[in-house]
Amino acid sequence: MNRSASIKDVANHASVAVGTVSNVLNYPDRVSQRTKERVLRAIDELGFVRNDAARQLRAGQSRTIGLIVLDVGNPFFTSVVRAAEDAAALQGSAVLLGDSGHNASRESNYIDLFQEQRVQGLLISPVGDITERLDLLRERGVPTVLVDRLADESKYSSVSVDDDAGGYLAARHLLDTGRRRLAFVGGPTSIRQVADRLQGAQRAVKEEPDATLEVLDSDGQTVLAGRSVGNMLVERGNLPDGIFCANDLLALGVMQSLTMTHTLRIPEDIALIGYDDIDFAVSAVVPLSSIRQPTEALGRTAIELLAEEVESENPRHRAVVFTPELVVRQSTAPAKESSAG
Amino acid sequence: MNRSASIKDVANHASVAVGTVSNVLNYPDRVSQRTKERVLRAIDELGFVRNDAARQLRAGQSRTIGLIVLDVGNPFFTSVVRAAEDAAALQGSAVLLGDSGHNASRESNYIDLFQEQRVQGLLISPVGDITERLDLLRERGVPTVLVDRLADESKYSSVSVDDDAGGYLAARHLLDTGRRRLAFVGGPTSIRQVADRLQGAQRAVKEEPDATLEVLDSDGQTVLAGRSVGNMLVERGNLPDGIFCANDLLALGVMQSLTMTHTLRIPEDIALIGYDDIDFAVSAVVPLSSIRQPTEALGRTAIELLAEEVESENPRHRAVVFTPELVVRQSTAPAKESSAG
DNA sequence: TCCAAACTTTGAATCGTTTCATTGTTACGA
DNA sequence: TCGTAACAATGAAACGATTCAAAGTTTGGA
Repeated sequence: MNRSASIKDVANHASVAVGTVSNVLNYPDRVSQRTKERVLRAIDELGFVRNDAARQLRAGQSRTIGLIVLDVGNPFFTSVVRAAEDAAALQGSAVLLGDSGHNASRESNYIDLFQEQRVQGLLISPVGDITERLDLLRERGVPTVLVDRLADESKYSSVSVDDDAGGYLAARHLLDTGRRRLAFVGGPTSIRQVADRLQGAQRAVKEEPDATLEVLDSDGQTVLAGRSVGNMLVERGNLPDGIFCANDLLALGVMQSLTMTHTLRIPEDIALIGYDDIDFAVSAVVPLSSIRQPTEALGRTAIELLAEEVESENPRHRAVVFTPELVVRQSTAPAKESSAG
Repeated sequence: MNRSASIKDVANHASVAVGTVSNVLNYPDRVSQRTKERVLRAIDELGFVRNDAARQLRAGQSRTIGLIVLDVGNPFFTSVVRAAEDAAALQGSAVLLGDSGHNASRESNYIDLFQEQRVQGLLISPVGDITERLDLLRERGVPTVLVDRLADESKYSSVSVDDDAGGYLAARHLLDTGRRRLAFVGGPTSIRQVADRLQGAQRAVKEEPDATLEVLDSDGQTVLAGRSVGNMLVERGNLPDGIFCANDLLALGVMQSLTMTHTLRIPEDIALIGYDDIDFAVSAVVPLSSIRQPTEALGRTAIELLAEEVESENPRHRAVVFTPELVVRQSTAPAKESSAG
């Protein structure tokens, strides 16, 4: 009930030296079969569990990686976290997870905590610009990899997703399925992700001389915001024949307002595509086409890049940019036999 | 770049004894103003950060609490986690989060890890029945509080939500708004939560002599499962006038199939209520009434119960059961003027 | 000026592991 | 039987923070 057994207790109980117990745990080959068995029995009988603090203290480093995300509730990050945990487990490390909730002071607290824990390194999806803080961290021997943010390769490694490419993919798909009067629905373009997706879409539209792209500003990135944009469109008339929304929530909102008219059909009259491929996309009234971000690859690669930084004294930083993937569902099925599938 | 500064380095740099540096950090009142300033300057200049491993080793315990949930992606748990983190922060502890993903071996790995870390205690939403494991843990000085599971109070403390009461609330609300031919849609009743919610609903229905409750089995707890139950109902005819779904996803699926008929109206023809009050409930085509679980209270109370266990040598365990809360939205607005609001 | 009390500072001992130079043991060929 | 190589086991030292008894310093009253 009180103090748990130490390696010394095990050594006494098995009548061997402490070094031997340590060897059984860390280098079983160095120990004779007979001794090993005796020690293992003692471990079992005493319920001995390694004290990680002592181990770390001696080793000077932990087997732990800090990961700070903006919002664990966001499926994007949830998936990244899971992949990172699995990848870390493969190399014998554990992930300490921190949720900053877009809050700079929570973020800072987690950095402090992780630094006290002497994590091997840090993966972070930063709230704002914290390069000075990260520079300091690196000086103190805590390498960092940026997640979901493109970093200056001369200073940091990073993993991110090419939102411009994603926007291009989405718009190109609408064009390929025969749509020409496109609309982009997205929150404030001050958000980089939104701006990049729009830019990619514009690039695609420019490739078709007869295609147009209308930009509709939404008030946020929610279902409700999407619905009000949709309602506005329905009232206004002069509808586009293809709509690309900056995320799936917006798209689901637009879908609600369009289907509520009971006259507009998706995808026959209007095609609709979102972004993120959230769980709900597949189970929408009309299953929603979307752009899927390679979250597993992000998490895995972040861990790998960090491992490179940890291992080499003077690592070359790498900014790995992933290309997202088009997921076609019913909401963008071709409108007419004449166009491509 | 290499080894970070230790308390000894700080002591040398400030020309004081290590004990003094420690006092500056832990008992500032014991140190004279002059010395304190000198030490703090040295700390700053060297970029000293406490080594938590050494601290823990000496203290014999960490300032850390382990929390293992079944699925961090699930909004229910996400919210519990956040509340637990905040409550832990208030008492100066940090939460180590583990996601078992309903997987017993991942769960076991996390327990091992947390035990090596010498966490103060463990909050766990267990995959199966792991009371033997938990008994062992307690023997080794790691108290445990069960989360989202009712525990035998003689053995463990626990925090959970009364699903029977939630089911009662939902059905009672349908009855109060004038519905009499009710249906319950829920996955396999082998799931305790589902069974309890159904039981509560039945209890409410028994209170009204002229009310009936039909039980419709769903194939899982997803939007698609809800949709197929809904479709079945529409084809079959003889519709209920109030439907209670075991969770919001099912309810959204049912809503989809009903609204697709373009003839059935919610709530006029059929009222619909779900369970969990997920983010999507409010932004459904018809905003969905639901039962909200007090997740913040769960997380906070779990931490508090754990603190009790940690502090007292022989604590009295407590099983705290919370009552969920009815959230009324448009999907259950009263059908006729004659009935109550 | 002296003394006692109050306040500061000191530094060795401790926590539980891992490391590694040293010592002890065994096996085997000469 | 002896010498040596290979193999096992030993246990002191180290990691970095905290604790606490002891030593040192200051203060103020007599």
